Amino acid sequence: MTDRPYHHGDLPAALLARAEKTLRERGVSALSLRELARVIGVSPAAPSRHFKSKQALLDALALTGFERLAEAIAASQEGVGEAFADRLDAAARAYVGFAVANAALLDLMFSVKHSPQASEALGATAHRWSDQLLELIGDGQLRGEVREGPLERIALPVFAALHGYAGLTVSGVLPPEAAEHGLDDLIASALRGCATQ
Amino acid sequence: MTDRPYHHGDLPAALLARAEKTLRERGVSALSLRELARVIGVSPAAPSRHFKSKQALLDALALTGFERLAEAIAASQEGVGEAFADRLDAAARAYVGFAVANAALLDLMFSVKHSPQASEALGATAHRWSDQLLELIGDGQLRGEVREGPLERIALPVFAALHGYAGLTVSGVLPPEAAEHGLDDLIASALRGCATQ
DNA sequence: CCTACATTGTGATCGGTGCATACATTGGGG
DNA sequence: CCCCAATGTATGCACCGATCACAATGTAGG
Repeated sequence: MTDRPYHHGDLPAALLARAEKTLRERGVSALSLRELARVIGVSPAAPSRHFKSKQALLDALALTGFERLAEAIAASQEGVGEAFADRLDAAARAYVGFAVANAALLDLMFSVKHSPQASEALGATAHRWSDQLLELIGDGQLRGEVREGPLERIALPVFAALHGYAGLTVSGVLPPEAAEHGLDDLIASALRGCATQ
Repeated sequence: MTDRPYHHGDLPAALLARAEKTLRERGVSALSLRELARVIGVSPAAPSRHFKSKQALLDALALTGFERLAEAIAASQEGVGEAFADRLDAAARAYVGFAVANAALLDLMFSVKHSPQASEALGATAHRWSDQLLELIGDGQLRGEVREGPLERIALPVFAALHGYAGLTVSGVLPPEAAEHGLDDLIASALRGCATQ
């Protein structure tokens, strides 16, 4: 009937790509393995060969999210000044920008319900990226622009503020007028929060 | 067969109570209208008389969450000193405490997908509570312990940090050792962020 | 009192979903 | 070259949310 070959070629990648698309367009609740299979043109049971469960698919999706986020933050540091304020500013805008552009995905990435093993892989990738922030703080300390103290303890409040702001923006809690100065104020506040003295 | 009366008496309340229980114990994904009806001892279609859709039930649940959160924060201000630092400290711990104790509910409260009309009611209740934070900041300004400026613009970074820390804690991103000083550091950082000059 | 009516709960049904199992096809390594 | 592991198929199960017509109940007006 169909000229489609029996083997798809790269079903896992097709699943992830398609899933990311519908996730972006219609949210996680509208994501269905069956529909995915239908759209790709494969039997309803085929996806289970590559993702043991729907949650496994979501976990994999979250993983790609962390990777892309890490890339976005790394890219934000290209061609920006060495001053801590500039670097933090760039990273913050990269993070919030990613969050706004991938709202549903971000939800998934920081969702509570990951399978234990997936949490492990997620944790590793998440570290690969949070290390960027730690390094940024560390540089700031070396330049004498950031207060002394354990890296993680200085970075946590900064990261929490970023993460919270992203979450608030995405969930539409912030009134539109807040968007104007919101991020500027946040970055300024974070800078004061970890300034030396 | 059953001696249960035809009319339940207060099905909406029973639904909300039961839903909150399973939400807490097994997460939002395990919440099913049919199971709710089954457990309460009512027909599968009965809930639809009171909640037009599952999302409507979730919206109502989120609303009760905002109310309880407002109460928790208000209660935290009882019998605490007048110093801004003390008041903010109490409110912050109340917020994070609520978040940890009601992780899934908090997710729901700040979820993206609320029906437009529900968003309206949610927004109103959310304001009733964010006003508490604004008032707290305002008092701090009057006491000369908080920098000058528009209330909302000063409060936003503080609230973002709180919200982000709560989210990180709940989603298990924070390593256990971070929980020890994490909140203390966060509050201290927020205080520096909005301190006068 | 009693009757019309609105409210609330029932039962059945429909399309959809995730998952498991048994089977078919394929392609690459012994 | 052939066998086997990997991949996709077909089918079935249990469950879900939503909707409909219908039954039971409370209530307000005569």
